[in-house]
Amino acid sequence: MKKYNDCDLKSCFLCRNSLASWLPAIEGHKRNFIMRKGEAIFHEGDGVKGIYFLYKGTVKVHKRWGSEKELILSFAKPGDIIGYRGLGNEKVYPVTATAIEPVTVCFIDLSFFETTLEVNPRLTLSLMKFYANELQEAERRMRNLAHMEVKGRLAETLLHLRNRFGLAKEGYIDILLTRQDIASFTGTTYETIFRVMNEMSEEKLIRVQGKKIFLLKEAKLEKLLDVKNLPQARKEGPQKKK
Amino acid sequence: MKKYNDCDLKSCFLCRNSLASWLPAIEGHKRNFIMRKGEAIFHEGDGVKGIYFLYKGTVKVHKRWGSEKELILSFAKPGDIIGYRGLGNEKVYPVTATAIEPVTVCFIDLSFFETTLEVNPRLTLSLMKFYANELQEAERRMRNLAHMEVKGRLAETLLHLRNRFGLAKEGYIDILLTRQDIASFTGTTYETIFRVMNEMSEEKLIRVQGKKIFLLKEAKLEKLLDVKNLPQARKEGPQKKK
DNA sequence: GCAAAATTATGACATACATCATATTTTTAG
DNA sequence: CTAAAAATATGATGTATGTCATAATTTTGC
Repeated sequence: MKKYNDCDLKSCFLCRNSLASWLPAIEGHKRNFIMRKGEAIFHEGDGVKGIYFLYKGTVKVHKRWGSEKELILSFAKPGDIIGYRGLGNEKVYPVTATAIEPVTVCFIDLSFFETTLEVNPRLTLSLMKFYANELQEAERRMRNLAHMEVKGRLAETLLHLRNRFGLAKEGYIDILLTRQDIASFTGTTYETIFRVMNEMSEEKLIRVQGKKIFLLKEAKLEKLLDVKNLPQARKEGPQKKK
Repeated sequence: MKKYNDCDLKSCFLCRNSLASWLPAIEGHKRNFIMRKGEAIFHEGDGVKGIYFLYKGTVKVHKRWGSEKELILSFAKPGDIIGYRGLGNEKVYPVTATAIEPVTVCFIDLSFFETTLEVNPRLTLSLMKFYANELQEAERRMRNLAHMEVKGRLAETLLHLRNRFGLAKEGYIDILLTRQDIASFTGTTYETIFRVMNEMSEEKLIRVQGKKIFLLKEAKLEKLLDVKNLPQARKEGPQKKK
């Protein structure tokens, strides 16, 4: 972890939501670091020392079960806050944050961050609403994991990534992930993602060129999120279940 | 929804975390209601009018996909806040809250609640930490849905319910749920829960008497949460994966 | 620039779980 | 108290997806 200093005090979640008069205090406390691809910013189980803001690069936030099974909870991009999942009662990170390309992060130690919250009630409220949104999203994904099949979840993953990372000039989703990472984010295995992506390619819903993914028929992808698609509607009778 | 008034201004999340001097204001704004078993306090998709506190009874908070598939996110008991999932950016409930036994709830309208947050920074902070904990829990359950099999998830469900609702004098978990609700909370179907509960009964891990569930071997149930249990450990070699 | 490591590709096979059907028992409402 | 509705019980059957094995290709580190 090498020190580096180039945060602009403008783009991160913290600076965007703090009083202008507080920015100098942040300036005085922040510490910037750069990390290489594959390095972890913190690990699941580590004590929480502070909070991070991503300045450059991409980070995956993930959680393990045993040594093999992994679930990726989110991909962070510049400006995003990282480590907020550790701010609950138990001051231990429930997730690992790993750089998936070279990153620059800004670190704020916990006690200064807590002071910042006290001084900026608006920040606390913003953060509260931010959590509320995250919770909503997490619980929607929970429902999808419980009830949707992989194809629908993959469609959701692709649309989500496209919304969050936009399109590169060439037209592909502007984040390059391994199939394994796509699988871990979707909550399935590499092999299944491989097969379902092939299926979508054959149906011309997407086009895949190495790690570049193009969405060809977004409307059809969105339909995959709907309740199916019933193999055959069976219960035709007028018995309405309330 | 019949009006009824017997909240004590002491036990709910709001009263516990507000300044004593603010309680009279709450007193003046709260409205209590009673509802029958099966009635919904609000529905997924409804606009958020305010927030509720459960005074008496039990409520399930759930989310649907289509008309059949349901996932229960939590069971609320007296003192719990309900409806906080609707406080994100979009003012629409992402869940339904349904009484599973007769309940008394206390309603606080949104604008007064927002004022309360402004006046009680400590409440805002408490609520923020509360969300942080909820998010952590939701994401742990997400991982479990993605990677654990039903038996492990059911073990977790039972231990969770026992921690949250305690034991009745007779020794059973002090909440009486239908198998369908247990299934919806665990993220599976009635039939599967039925079978896995039988299996656990045969193994003497639990004892079931109608809706009363006794945990006989908690240590063994906890072990079911660990990474398996590998059918056979295969890769014996010293190849360590980093 | 090359060896090692990671990623992608793909078929064969196993299985946990959902689905469907139907009967019985329990609970609820009028 | 009784009819209707809900919950429980249980077998038969299908399938989506995980697991395993192995090879080819791409990327990475020195």
